[in-house]
Amino acid sequence: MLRDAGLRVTDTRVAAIAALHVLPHSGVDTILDAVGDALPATSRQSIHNVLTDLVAAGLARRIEPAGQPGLYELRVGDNHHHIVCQRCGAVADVDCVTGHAPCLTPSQTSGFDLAEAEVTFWGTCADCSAAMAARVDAGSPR
Amino acid sequence: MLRDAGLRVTDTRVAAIAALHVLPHSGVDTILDAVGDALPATSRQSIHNVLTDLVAAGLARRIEPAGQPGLYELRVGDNHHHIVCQRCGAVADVDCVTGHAPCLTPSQTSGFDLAEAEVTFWGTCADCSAAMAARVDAGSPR
DNA sequence: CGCTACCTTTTGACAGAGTCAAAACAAGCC
DNA sequence: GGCTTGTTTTGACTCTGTCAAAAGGTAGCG
Repeated sequence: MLRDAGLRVTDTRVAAIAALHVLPHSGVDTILDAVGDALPATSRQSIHNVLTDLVAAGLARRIEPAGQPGLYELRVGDNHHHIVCQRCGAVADVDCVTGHAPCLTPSQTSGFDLAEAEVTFWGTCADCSAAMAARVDAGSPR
Repeated sequence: MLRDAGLRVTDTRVAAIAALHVLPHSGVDTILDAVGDALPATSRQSIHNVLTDLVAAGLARRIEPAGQPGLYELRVGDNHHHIVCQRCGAVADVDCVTGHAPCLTPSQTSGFDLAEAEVTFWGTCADCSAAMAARVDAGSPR
């Protein structure tokens, strides 16, 4: 898979891909922790390098919800979208209705040459909804 | 306008709003420069405070396209979207087709309580398209 | 008009995330 | 096995934004 993309097969890259497979929508630090279990000498910079290379090779995708560090995922090429929890930052995938980019066309483009539409849904995840409901039940709302 | 929102009317705030009116989709530094023309003693932190207050009061909105610092605009309440140039970062408004949030509904919510859909279009602005075309014409593509 | 209370602005230190560059190292080819 | 070139490490640095406390100004009241 790495070889097909013209990248050398190294421990760091294999470990990073494995980590991303188990933990999609992870940031650099999360991947670093996961990779560190097997390769404790790995530096944060290496993770940055690996992830940047994967994105450049089209093997990974980087998303950057407002107010959060960059997150990476291996699911590429299907132009899907994301729903992000406004409270805890949890991210889940949302399938694209049309399946190909751009899945949406703006009413006017202001002279822009359109490439892609990125949709981010914002809401509250199940855990946070439950936590908020519990607080209201306990008598200390807001 | 500030008074209506329960905020005190100060030079800094008036100048910041005026700057935002002339330069929509501006970041903190751009506003600071503009405000600095009339009020040279203004600090970057003050601009942060003012803009944060405006957003909290519902007078401004903050957007944060991936890879760019936060940008602010006065156009609020109509749930419109943005198209961003992938090359130079220029931002233009795009009217929302439905006019109210969420303008889109995901096919599945993964247990999330949906609040809003944010759409960002990515493309190339007219200036950058022209610049790229000119470079191709000159014989040095990419 | 002047005083007081509270909201704003300033100042300065700090944290998070990411970039840049050069040296040390290892994968893949001959 | 040795060489070439791509990777990883190390460490300094930039950019953006946050936190906290002191100084300053606005607005309401007498």
